Amino acid sequence: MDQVDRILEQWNRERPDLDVTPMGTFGRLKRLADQLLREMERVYRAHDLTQAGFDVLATLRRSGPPHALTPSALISWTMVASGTMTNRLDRLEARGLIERRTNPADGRGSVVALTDEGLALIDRVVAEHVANQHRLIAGLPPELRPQLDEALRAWLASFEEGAG
Amino acid sequence: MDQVDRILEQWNRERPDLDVTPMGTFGRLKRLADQLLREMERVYRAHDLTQAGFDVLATLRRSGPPHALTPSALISWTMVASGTMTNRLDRLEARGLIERRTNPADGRGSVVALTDEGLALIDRVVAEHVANQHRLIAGLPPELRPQLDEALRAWLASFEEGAG
DNA sequence: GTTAGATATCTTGACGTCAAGATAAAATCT
DNA sequence: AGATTTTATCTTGACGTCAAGATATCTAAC
Repeated sequence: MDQVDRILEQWNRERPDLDVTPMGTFGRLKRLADQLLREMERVYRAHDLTQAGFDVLATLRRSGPPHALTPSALISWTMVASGTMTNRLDRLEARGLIERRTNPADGRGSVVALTDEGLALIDRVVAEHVANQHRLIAGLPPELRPQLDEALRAWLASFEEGAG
Repeated sequence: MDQVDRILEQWNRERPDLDVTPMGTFGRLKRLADQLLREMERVYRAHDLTQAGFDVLATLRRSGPPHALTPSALISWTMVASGTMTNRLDRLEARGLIERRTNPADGRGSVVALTDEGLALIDRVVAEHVANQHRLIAGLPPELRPQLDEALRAWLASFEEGAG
């Protein structure tokens, strides 16, 4: 009997005409995602970063040398709107963590690259981030992890098909 | 091999010193939650509501007659900051969906109540919302649902204990 | 009853997000 | 080549969110 169960109880009392069974799954998924996000933000903030900035730096970092991608590629990996990416890049550029270079292959676009400072920062933060994720996943009993992964993968696939 | 698998592959190549196994779980959880939220927003928007407004109206509705709660109670159910709730209430009040009454039991606070219009609206939207959730959960094979619920419940509990 | 601390809510300021529209350059079609 | 369409990115405007601080009121201890 957790908070989500109490919510379902209320709906069953007030709107017995509705079958709110799925709401339990949605509610826990959202609350859990919120909690995890909030916990992960702590690490970002300890390095003066936000989730938004971390996402961009991490995407550039894991793309490998020369740690440079077009804004379009970043948009595609991070699944945000173009205006959102422009805003993220503006802030990171102002802090000297990335730089925008002209794209020799396409005059419309640019290429975003980690600076030395950006690379050093993200390498440090990612290590802490991963350690933090290990800490957080400790709350999920190991025997439940494969079944969670299986379900998440299957459900997510139903969207990536549809949208892909 | 989905998008999250590709991300893990990149990390393993670029930072083989890190064990990024948990990142798959986190990544899929976040992406799935984002997708579901985005799908649910469609229903809210069809009624000129946002997730934020829906949350408040739904919380009042399921609390049962007289459909009135203090801002503190709303904050507790929805888990947002006090300033966020003030903002939400301002907008809903401006639209005539809720009203703020003085709290006879506590001069510091107020009581937020659904108006007739707010009650009629949320009753309509919730029915559509629940139908939409049934549609969305169809992407998750029925035999995986119990194991997803079990894992979510266990993991979430590890936070509600800690924070509670 | 006064004072000191706890609470309930609002205000402020800085970010982050998106949708829709603007701009410039590439690609494609005649 | 010239016209048309598509694409890449940025701009704008409206929201939503939080943390930190301000106010007013309640509660508890004297």
